[in-house]
Amino acid sequence: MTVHDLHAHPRFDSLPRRPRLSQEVARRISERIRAEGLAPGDQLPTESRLVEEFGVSRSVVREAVAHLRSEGLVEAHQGKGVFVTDPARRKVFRLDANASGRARDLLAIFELRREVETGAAGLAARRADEAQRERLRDLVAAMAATQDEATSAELDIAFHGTIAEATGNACYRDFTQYLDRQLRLAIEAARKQAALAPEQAARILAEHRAVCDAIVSGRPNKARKAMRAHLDNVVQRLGLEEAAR
Amino acid sequence: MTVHDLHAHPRFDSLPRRPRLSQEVARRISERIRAEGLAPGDQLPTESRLVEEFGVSRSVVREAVAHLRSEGLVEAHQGKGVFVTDPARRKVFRLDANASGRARDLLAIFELRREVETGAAGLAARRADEAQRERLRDLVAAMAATQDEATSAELDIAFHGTIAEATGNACYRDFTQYLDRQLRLAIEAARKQAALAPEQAARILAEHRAVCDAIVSGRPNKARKAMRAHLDNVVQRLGLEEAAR
DNA sequence: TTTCCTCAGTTGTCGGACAACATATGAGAT
DNA sequence: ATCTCATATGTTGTCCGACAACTGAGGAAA
Repeated sequence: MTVHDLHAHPRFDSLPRRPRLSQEVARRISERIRAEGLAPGDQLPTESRLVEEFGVSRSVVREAVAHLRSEGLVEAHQGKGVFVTDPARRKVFRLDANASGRARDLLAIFELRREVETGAAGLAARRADEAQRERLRDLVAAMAATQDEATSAELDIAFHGTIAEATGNACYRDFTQYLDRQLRLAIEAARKQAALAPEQAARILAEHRAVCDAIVSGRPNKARKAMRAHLDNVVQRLGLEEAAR
Repeated sequence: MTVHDLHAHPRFDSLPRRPRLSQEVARRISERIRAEGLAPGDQLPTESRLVEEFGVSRSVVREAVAHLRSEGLVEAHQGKGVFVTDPARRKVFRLDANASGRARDLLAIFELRREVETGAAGLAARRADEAQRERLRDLVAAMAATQDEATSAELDIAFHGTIAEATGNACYRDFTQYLDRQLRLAIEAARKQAALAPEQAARILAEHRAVCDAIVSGRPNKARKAMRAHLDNVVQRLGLEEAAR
C-alpha cells in the first residue's frame, strides 16, 4: 500500500505513561551539569559514582548517559571518562521552549519561522519545478473548496511543506518543516484549536493564494512579501502579541 | 574565572576513535527503517530479533534503540514494542549534511544561514541594549587592531554571537549560534583554513563595520542589507559557488 | 455473553563479569 | 639521577543471565 493506514496501528494518544527511570536520571544529570556550572571539558562523575548517587543500576545510568550523549551534551571516551561537550560541537538543535506553550515562547519561535519561511518562499519562486507549482495550485484550489476545519488544516500543512520541498535545499526543507511542525504542535497544545470565523477562512485563503501565485509565476520578492504578510497575520489572528504582554 | 581555560583539560582533537558498536547498530537500524519504508506507527523487530540479526548483545541493541529514541525516530512502549515515530513529533533538528563537507552541502547550509542571520541583524538593530552595542563596537575595533589569523577568527565568532544574543530571542539566538558553529566546523574540516590575503582582511573588516554601525545606530533595514552582503561575500571568498559546480 | 485469570511476549531494570583503553606507578637498566 | 617499560588501577564498552513491569490474547468460569 502506498498510503499508511493509521487505524491499523495501536494509538498512543493520551498515555500518561509513567516516566522511565533512565529519562529521570538523564534529567537529573543534566541538571547537575547546569547547577554545578560544569564547563566544557570537565569530567562527569564516573558511572559507578552515579550508580551509588542515584541508587539505580549501571544499565540505567548508561542509558541516561547515552541519552545525553546523543543530545550532544556530553562525550564519552573509553578508558577516560565522560566529559561535557563544547557547545560549539553540539550536533543537534532542539526547540525546547515550545513545551511550555507560553505566548512569549511561541512568539519567539514565530519570529524565527517568519524569517526562515520567508526565505523559503523566495527560493521556491526561483526553483520550484512544474510539478511543484501545479501541486501548490491544486492545494489552494482544494482549500477553496473545503469547509472542514481538519481538512483545511491538513491542506495548510501540505502547502507549507510543498514550499519547503520546492526550495531544492534539503537543509532548508528539513528545518522549515521542523519549525512548522513544532509550532503547530505547540499551538495545538496551547489552545484547543478554536474554530475560526468564516470570514477569517476567506482571508487565509487569499493569503495562501497570493503566496502561491507569486511562486508559480516565479517572482521571489513578491513571494517573500506575501509569505511574510501571511505569517504576520497568523500571529495576529492567534492574538499572540496581546497574550505575550 | 570568567573564561574557561581550555588547556586545563584533556584534548580530544584528532582522535580517529574507533566507532562504537551501538552507534553502528543504530545506523543500520535507521537504514532499515528507510530501506523498508516503515511508516509512522509501524513496529520494529523486537530486541531479541535485532540481537540475532546483528549478532550483538542486548545491551548494544538497547543503547542503539535509546539513541534512535532520543533522536525522536522511534518510541518504545513497555510490553508492546518499539514503533516508528511520526516525523511531526520529532523533537530535534540535526544538520547532518555538514559532515561530508562537500561544497554543495555547505552552500545549502549557507543559504539557510543567510536568511536566519540577516533576520538576526535586523532584530539586533531594534533591540540591542547599550552594553551589546558597545561590545559590537569593541569587537570591530579589536578586529581592526589585530593581525593574527586565529585572534581575528575568534573575534569574528564573538561578533556574530553577540548579534545573536542581541536579538533578545533565545530561540533565535540558539539556532543562529548552532548554524554558525556547525558551518565553521564544516569549513574548517573542508579546507585547512587557508590564510586570507591582507586586502581581503580589510574588506572583511569593512563589512563587519557596516553591520556594526547599522545595528548601533538602530537601523534594521540597513543592518539586514549589510549582513546579507557580508554573508554573500563570505560565500564568494570561499569560492563555494564555483566548487559546487 | 460477560468477566476474570492465566500465560506468553516485550520492554525495563538489575547485577556481575570480562574486554578495551588510558593513565599512573614503580622496578630495572643505563 | 634519568629514562624505559612492564604492571597495576581505574574507566568505559560489551556480553550474559535473570527478574520485574506491562500488554494483549485466549481460555476458563460465572
